[in-house]
Amino acid sequence: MADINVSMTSRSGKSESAPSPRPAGAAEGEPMLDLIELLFFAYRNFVSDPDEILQGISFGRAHHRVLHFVSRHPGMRVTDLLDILRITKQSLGRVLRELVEQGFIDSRAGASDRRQRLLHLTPKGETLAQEFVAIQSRRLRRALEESGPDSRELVRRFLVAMIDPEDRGAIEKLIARADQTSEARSMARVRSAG
Amino acid sequence: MADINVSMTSRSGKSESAPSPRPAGAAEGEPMLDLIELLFFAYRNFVSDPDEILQGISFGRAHHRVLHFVSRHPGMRVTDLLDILRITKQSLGRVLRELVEQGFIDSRAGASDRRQRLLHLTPKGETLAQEFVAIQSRRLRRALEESGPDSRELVRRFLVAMIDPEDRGAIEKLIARADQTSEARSMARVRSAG
DNA sequence: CGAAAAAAGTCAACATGGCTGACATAAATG
DNA sequence: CATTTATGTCAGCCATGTTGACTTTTTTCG
Repeated sequence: MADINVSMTSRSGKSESAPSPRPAGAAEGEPMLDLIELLFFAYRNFVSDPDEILQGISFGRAHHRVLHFVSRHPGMRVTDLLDILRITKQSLGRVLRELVEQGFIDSRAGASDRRQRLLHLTPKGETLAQEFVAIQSRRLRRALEESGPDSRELVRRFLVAMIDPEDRGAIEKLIARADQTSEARSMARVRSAG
Repeated sequence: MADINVSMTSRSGKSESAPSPRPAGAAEGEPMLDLIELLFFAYRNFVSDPDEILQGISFGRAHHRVLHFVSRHPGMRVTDLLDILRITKQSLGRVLRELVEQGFIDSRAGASDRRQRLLHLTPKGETLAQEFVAIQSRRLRRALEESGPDSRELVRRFLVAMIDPEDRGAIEKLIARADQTSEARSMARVRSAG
């Protein structure tokens, strides 16, 4: 971001030696201006990592999100995905169709309930999903290393606390369940390989 | 997010008591799956706060971003804004025109360089910008409180470290400069009030 | 001075990914 | 059997990003 030159016409460089570090927005509580902006820039960079990969295969962020959550929850239903992503069936339908057509996802009728379409990644889809996780994990690992040894747990708690309280339970369960199934999968790999 | 019911058809509830907490993605380094997802959900909630306000006045996120940065850098040029937002002149042009037309921003030719349009918020614009800051700051303050006493500095460092190294300098300067000018403004208020 | 560059704006066309509303079909459920 | 659920689809709209081409005004520099 080529050093911005905000011209301070009238308000000339009056460097009055800064008495209080932050004048504060009165009764409202301290304004978190720096964090608001850092979060904006950090998140932009965070999503730009997958964006570069996506460009090469003319997919967009919507495809990334779908691929990611299907990867994490193999066999999930379309409804589950809608619930996580909070978009409409029609919006999801578009990207899901493309992902299926191009062989990243396959969608099979449920065994017990044949109305359901259970979503799984193909090997091709799994490879791509893992690329996304790898590149974003790299950025996160680097950031945590630069933030000190115990930062991971604190950052995790901070992020959870940024989520609406009424959603936290469901989201933490969602993550825990995904971790469980991926563990089950690697156990299966161990069993079949060993 | 009404508790998602990921059906685990084949892979039945084999709760094998989880030996290692995270099986890890081999040579790639530990995958940060939980943080990737938490960041997604946290950021979505974070931007949903202003979204609600924006809906009432039929503006979008693009308007919010413009308003915010003009608020923080009064007198900035259009070019500066383009550089921060990293969008095209045409995209910016649309929302900027609406913001000016509806009396949130005013745009005056520069005194020294009359090609420039220096952007300032009107009182109406400043009120709205402060609403956005207030609501997002509230969420951040709450999250930091829940994360322990020293979390603010650590979170700040983490967010900086999440930004591409080559951009960090410019962004930190940008934030510092904005803090300076807002301080200068509150000094001015003190002088004129006292 | 005059040419080139910079700052801003504009027109037209297009892509992505949200949205609403209206339906259709198959399958499960009571 | 009537209803509900899960999924999908058509058509159209909106917000916000993109490219490319071009204009006007003003500054800068050889």
